[in-house]
Amino acid sequence: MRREEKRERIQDAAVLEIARRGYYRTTVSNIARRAGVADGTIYLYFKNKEDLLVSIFESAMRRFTEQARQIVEGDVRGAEEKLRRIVGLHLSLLGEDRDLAVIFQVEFRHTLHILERLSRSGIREYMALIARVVEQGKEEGVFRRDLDALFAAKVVFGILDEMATDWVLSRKNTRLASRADPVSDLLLGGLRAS
Amino acid sequence: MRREEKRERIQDAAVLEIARRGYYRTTVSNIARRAGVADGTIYLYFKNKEDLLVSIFESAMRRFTEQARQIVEGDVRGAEEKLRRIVGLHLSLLGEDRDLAVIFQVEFRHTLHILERLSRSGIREYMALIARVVEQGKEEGVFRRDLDALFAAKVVFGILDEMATDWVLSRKNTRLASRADPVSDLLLGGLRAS
DNA sequence: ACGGAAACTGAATGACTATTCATAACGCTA
DNA sequence: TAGCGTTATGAATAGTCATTCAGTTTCCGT
Repeated sequence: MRREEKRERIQDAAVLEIARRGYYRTTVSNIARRAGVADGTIYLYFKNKEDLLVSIFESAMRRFTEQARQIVEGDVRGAEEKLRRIVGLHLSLLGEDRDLAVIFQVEFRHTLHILERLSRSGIREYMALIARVVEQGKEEGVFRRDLDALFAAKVVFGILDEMATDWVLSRKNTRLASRADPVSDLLLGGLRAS
Repeated sequence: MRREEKRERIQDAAVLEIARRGYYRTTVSNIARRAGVADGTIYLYFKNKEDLLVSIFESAMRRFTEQARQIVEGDVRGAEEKLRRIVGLHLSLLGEDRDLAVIFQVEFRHTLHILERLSRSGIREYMALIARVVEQGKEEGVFRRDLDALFAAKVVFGILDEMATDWVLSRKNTRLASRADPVSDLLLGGLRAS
């Protein structure tokens, strides 16, 4: 309804401003102006500035996790294909919205304090989803049995994260999603010549 | 000399304070007090606060790169062993100094602006060193020929980076370096069962 | 022991901004 | 359309801190 809409307008404005100036250089007034509301209005929708940042993370993370869950629990073929889909999803979602990507890859990592808050909420769940795919792969016999699933999930995440950061920093016009296949191939096959 | 020593004292104090409070919550006074100098003295050694942060990065990165270069250019066996050594080095250096690790994994990523400044300086060189090992591996025939060396280097870096961040966030008393072998194994062999 | 240069000090300055709140506008119901 | 809760406004508040610089101390060559 109306209320939820305005909340989103403010979040969208914040994404835009923060992606351009960075969190600390973005004032609440900047965000308010961009959203077309008064400074005080922000505080009717969010407890404070940090809360607004965290809410952006949570909204985005919800979309991420929802779609990842569909892949994991959906009736797609085997674990290898599922993993490929997740890699594709991750890179597509970030690649489609550079501003959001900037916030994810840079602005969310401001402080140990914020990072801890975030990692306790959304990321853990996302990580667990990836780990389930790895687990499934082990059971199917397509992945190595000696893998620790959560460890492998962190590796997957780490690669995706670096690809995203690298893309955000390179001003070139490449599509982030185009790295999905190379990433999956390397991840599945490793560096060694066969 | 005297001058260089005091400069380092200030840097060390900054690492300590920033790791605990975060960059924006650390005041120049905090750093000065910890270093045992007056606020104004900081400005005799660094242009400003951001410059101090960047100088910490550069000093640390120089140590990193120097040691990595020794591995790459040294007379160690093949590419696979070199890669293992680099993985071990990266995780050891960060694992030995949690404060520095916090700064590397979190505080350096404040703004696109700072991150860009950093990635243009030290990281590119480090990345290139890893890429050289991959290239060497391809020539030796132990790594897949279809690899793009720089791409592979980014993947390696991404995994190491995630391991470090994860370790910084987990308050547990594990040793970061203990993940070196699992990382190398996964990196070299991939997820697939053979 | 002297004098000038170099290094250091820390209080004062000048900005900047998150958050609050008294006041105003809105929108719905009867 | 009068009345009343809800929502919005934006100027004022209350801090916070990086940075400067006039004055002091230390150092060192003679």
